[in-house]
Amino acid sequence: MPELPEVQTIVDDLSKKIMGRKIIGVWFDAPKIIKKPKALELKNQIKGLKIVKIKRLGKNILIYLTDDQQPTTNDYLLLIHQKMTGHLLYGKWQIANRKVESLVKGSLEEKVNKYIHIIFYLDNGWQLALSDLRKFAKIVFGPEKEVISLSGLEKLGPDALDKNFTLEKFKDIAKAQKKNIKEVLMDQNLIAGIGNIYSDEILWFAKIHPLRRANDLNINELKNIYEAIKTILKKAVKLRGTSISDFRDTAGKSGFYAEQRYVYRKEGEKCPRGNGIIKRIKIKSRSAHYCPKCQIVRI
DNA sequence: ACAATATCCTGCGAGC
DNA sequence: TGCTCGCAGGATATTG
Repeated sequence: MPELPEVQTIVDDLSKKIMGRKIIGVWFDAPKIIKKPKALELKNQIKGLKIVKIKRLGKNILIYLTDDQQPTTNDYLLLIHQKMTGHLLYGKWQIANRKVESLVKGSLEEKVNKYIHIIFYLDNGWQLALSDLRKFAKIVFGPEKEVISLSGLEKLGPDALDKNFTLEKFKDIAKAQKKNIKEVLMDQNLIAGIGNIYSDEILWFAKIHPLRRANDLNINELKNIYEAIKTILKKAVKLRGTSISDFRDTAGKSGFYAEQRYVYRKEGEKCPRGNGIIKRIKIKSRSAHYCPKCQIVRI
């Protein structure tokens, strides 16, 4: 499940690989992934547009496009959210007997090919593909403002690695929430970019129990969490993300954070600080991992 | 107003 | 061994 570091890895890759390229065609076999407009309309409307900017907002990938022929029109925006199992891949494929076959030997695991559902054909002969086992991924395309309002981007909280997300801002957010800190960290409309993996890692690093109520945390604890957010996320970006589930970069390669992770999916293993045994509990129907010795509940 | 629950989808692990 | 069944999981919609 791609979170901020994984999405950042994709955006960095794409910036190097597809910036300035024109989209010359689209293939798809799972129209439901395209939420707006209809898949066929997107196919017609996006053809000929040039990629001019690529950025990340929370877990969303934003690809800005312009029409060289009509420079007066507003910018277009292609929003991609990978959700659980979405992969954005840069490569070359062909469709044969309704199957997607890779044309670049050894570049990708064969098994990824059968989950490719959308391909954007670029003017340099390469392709940008979206593969998604569970088909939860989301694509929205249109004039920039339309896409922003349609996809609820303006409702997002501050991006976890944005400079505007200050300690003061984090304190304000936490103090206004009576739900537990794990849920607060994962709520995209409060803070954007953190999901299940990194919320566990952050709270372990800050020595805070995931079930602590956000508005019960004292200034010092909030400061520790805030610093853990920045530290952990920056480290994970540097390591190109976590591939413990199935994240891959645009070349199909794994990230390296998983080897250095502290608690996520380590139930029963020894805490890296050497005291407790990592425990797994359910919080809002998803698994939370923590060390009962380092992360004590205090009420 | 807010919180709990259902929804989407498919591979995988548990259980028999 | 081979089959069925139920579950995970991010964000959104729907229900309580």
